[in-house]
Amino acid sequence: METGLEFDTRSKLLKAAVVQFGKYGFAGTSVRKIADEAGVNHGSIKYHYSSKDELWRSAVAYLYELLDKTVHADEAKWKDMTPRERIINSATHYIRFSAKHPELSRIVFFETMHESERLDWLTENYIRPYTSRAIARTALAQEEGVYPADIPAMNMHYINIAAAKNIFLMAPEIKRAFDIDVFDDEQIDAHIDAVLKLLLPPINHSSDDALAKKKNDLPNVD
Amino acid sequence: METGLEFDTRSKLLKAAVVQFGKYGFAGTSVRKIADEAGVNHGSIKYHYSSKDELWRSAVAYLYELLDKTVHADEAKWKDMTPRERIINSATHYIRFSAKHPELSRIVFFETMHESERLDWLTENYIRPYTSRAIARTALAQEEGVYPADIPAMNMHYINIAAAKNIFLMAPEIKRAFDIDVFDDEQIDAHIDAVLKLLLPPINHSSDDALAKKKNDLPNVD
DNA sequence: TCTATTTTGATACGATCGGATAAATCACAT
DNA sequence: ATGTGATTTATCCGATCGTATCAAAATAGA
Repeated sequence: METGLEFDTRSKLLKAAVVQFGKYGFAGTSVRKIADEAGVNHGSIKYHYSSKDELWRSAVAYLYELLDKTVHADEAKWKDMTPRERIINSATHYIRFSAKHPELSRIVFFETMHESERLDWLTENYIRPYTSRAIARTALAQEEGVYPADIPAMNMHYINIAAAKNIFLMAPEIKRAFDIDVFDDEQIDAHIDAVLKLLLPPINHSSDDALAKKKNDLPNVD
Repeated sequence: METGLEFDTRSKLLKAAVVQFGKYGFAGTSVRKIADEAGVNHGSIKYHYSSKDELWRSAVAYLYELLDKTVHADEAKWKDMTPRERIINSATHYIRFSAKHPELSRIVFFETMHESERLDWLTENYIRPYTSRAIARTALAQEEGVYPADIPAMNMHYINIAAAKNIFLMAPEIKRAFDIDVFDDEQIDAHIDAVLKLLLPPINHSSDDALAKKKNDLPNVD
């Protein structure tokens, strides 16, 4: 898998940091382990990134850039879509990203559990702006009749993103308890299908065929 | 708030462990910090619990017992309920528990992110049996027409629990970004309402009043 | 009140942590 | 080929980690 992070020491460190922070969180990850996984001397971290904190911030920034590019991949086509199609498009992109890079949600989760300067930074630079826009879009979709209107937009939003990514966050548990790999392509597709069916009420003026037809145009993130 | 854990050193340690492990996970929590929060000497942990690992397991067991008691509080009345009422009843109990003791979900999340002996123990003793039963109940509810039937029960289940508890897991983030305390009673009620509206399709043979009426009988966990 | 047992407190240990330092090595222009 | 700045490596430091030890203190039963 090409990620553009295989070349120099700095990139190898960033890649290893994403993996380690995504598995063990900030406190559970040691810079020595990151350096080992990257195959470099641990002193290099101090050189390329001034501290463990800076490396963590760089990993978060890298993942958020990926998320941004992924979710907005079809932005140019949005103007030709109905509101419902836009929701389906971005939800599908979001779920595929959650499957491909569960590290971002995991890193955010680790920090969201308690107060810290990292959570300050995370909230100010990413969570607040991203979530504000997402909730605004949710509210708009409610006005447009895509989502149910009798639910607070904030609850709707947090239910949506939880439904989308939870199964990938808990992948090790599901693998262990039921021997199911939720990262398999069929599983990802099944999950996209399940989320859309559950959270998007059926279109009232036409049959299910309309939704089924749209689904063939769903984006693929690779 | 009475929890029955305020009395002796052992109980104070367990209570502090629940809080600390719930905030910082196993790796992020030091036994010295737990002892400080409990107001006892950190050597006492070795005496009452043989190790940090044992203390963690005790905290998990304590929380799962609480969950079990909470979710099955109305079990005796289940035989007089319709399938839909049973789902509403247990979902409501589950959401109230998630709001009252977010530590359990958080501790499980911390461990679910990576492989470990603690995850082995957790899966074998709690996650697998609990989740198996929950998925079986979900499948049954699908057969009974309470949940949509065209979604795999596993996806349905993980979407359900994610929708129910995610907002409480991310409470610090929501507080920080939007100054909303999701643990307020109104917020909890609003969230229960939102989850039930979103994930339980409307009853086809009657109006919404039937659902609204049932809601007055919803259980309260205190 | 004496004694046996339980519980707590003070301290020490080896390991590992993040970070700092300086020497060694490398890439590359002149 | 040589010098120079960029990068890597090898160590070291103080702090903190989990845990072990053992005496002091508290407690309970006779």
